[in-house]
Amino acid sequence: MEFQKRTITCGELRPKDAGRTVILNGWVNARRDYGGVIFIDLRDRNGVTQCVVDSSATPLLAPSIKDVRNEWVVWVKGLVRMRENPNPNIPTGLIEIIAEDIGIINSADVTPFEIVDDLGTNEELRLEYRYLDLRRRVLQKNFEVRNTLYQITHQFFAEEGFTEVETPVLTKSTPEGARDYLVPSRVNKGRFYALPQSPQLFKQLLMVSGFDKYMQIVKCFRDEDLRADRQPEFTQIDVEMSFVDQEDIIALTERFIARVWHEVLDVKLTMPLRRISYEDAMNLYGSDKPDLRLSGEIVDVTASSATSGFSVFTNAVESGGVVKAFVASGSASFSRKQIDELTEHARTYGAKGMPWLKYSNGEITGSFAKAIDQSELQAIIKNVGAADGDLIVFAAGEWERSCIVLGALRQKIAIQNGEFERVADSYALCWVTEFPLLEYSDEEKRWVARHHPFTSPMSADVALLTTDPSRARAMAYDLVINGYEAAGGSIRIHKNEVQNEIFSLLGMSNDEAQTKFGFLLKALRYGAPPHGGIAFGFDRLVMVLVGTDNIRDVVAFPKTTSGLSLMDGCPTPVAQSQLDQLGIQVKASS
RNA sequence: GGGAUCGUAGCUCAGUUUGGUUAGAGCGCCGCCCUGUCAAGGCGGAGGUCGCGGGUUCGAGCCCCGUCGGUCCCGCCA
Repeated sequence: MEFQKRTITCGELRPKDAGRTVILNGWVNARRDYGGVIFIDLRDRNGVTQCVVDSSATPLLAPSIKDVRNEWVVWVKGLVRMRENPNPNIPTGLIEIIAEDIGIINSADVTPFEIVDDLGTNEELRLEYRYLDLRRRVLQKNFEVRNTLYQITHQFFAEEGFTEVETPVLTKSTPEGARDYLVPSRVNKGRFYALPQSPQLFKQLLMVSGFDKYMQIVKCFRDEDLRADRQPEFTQIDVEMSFVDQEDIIALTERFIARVWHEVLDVKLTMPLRRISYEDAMNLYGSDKPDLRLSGEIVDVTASSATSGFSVFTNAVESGGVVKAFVASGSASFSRKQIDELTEHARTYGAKGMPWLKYSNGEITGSFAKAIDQSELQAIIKNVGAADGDLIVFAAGEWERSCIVLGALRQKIAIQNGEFERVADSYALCWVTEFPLLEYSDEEKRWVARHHPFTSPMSADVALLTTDPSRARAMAYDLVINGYEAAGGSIRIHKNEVQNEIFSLLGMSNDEAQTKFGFLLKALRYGAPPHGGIAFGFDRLVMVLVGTDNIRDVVAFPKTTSGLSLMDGCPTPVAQSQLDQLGIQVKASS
């Protein structure tokens, strides 16, 4: 029997519709069979409507749907009427459809897991049957938010006078930055395209072209190891403007984010956002993307530790390092086991150990309490600003490493204290600015760009490039939301000479720079305007907006942490003939 | 590249500490009963290469080695 097209969806009917005859199309969400009466809950993405088969009214209908089970696709034609027993839990709960006719559109095998919101099933199975996983309301809601964000983004940037321009997906491989995904060229054997890590150079070239205000919602690809918030392909809102400085980009971003939060969450954010320098962020929170929802700041006790009598501290100070502490307010009640977990956590971040003290009932105990005098312990407690009932954890050694260790501990302590549950529906946004322009790579034995090699140094620090490059700061800024790097950008170098100077600082010869980035250097000689921009991590924005900590909840068809797609099984081997066409020979794996 | 953790019925898990009869439970599934439920209920039933391979042993879900896969993290992610 041909299916009867729906006249309304499964989420719309209300008491005012009583008396109407309607047709619904949808999936069987539940079947409750009482023999004489059968309830079928019919579901589509809009909601669930209860349909009733009453054998006294329609004696032939029940046998015709005898085999119908969950997830079968059916159409139901019938009269809308008020329910005898309303269900206050669903929007359509006051009405039901008394079925006059039902047709089976398609049967369904028993699904490998139930289509319910609070699913306990492991992700392996969910990813294999991703199309079933995506039937679940909790996931569908995420994609509705994602869609809303697409619309707001296009609207906002259009209103601000931006032009969306598409940039190539088959691009030139560049050595700086992340590993590239490569695409072999058939016509030019032995040569490769790279999928873009971002459209960085293209958007700069568009500025040279005079596009002035460019934006694009665009896929980017980075062949690096994955995390809970990282997929090999991800989406950015890519933005670039000419004749602007950092303040213009920050102001634009704040207008955009305020609008998104207002329209998606009905939350009014206070602008302008707090700004924290990279150095302060590291010193206070031990992270360049601090979660400002969490309590507590790191304190520096290097000066007072020099004479503490505790060799771990004094040695650190003598070798030019620092001693830092984090006071976990009210956490003196932590068990030995919890402290061991913290120590283990510190070790994974490169700490050799984790000195700690407890200040409880006027007494000071801890890992090195017996190693030094009581008076010195008292002095330490005073220096870190601890109160009775607090746990104090320490890190001593190289500055950045010590900061990172305590930042990690701050976060771990918050987890152990259940603090994340308390801050679940709140938002803490800030800018992190004044990043170092360069950092020294021990692996490559040279300076590498911390952001990317096209980032302009702060004008005050240009002189440092020749004297002390490590101290030169970049005109770069990251938007941090709840501990996620939600956006990052910079003012770019628009002068050929400066760009050449940076390349040479990065250990690149003139020839090398020409080979790799000659097209950019050439473009900068044809009247490049001052320009800068920002790129938002679209997936991460959606994550924060829907309140998930897993990027796979906001990407329709994600990869696993090893980069596999469990549904279609890619990546897969390819036919020898395909390889032959490309002139590629695959090495036997060792 | 490294660390942690998980893999037992369609699903979620127990059983592994201390190797020993026929590997259990809940949900789901199948059958029957039932006219007001909404995760319906009652009765009955089927369903397992304990991820895979090898080893130790009289005997392995359990011990050992390897391997595959999931998750989280460090490194990495300009």
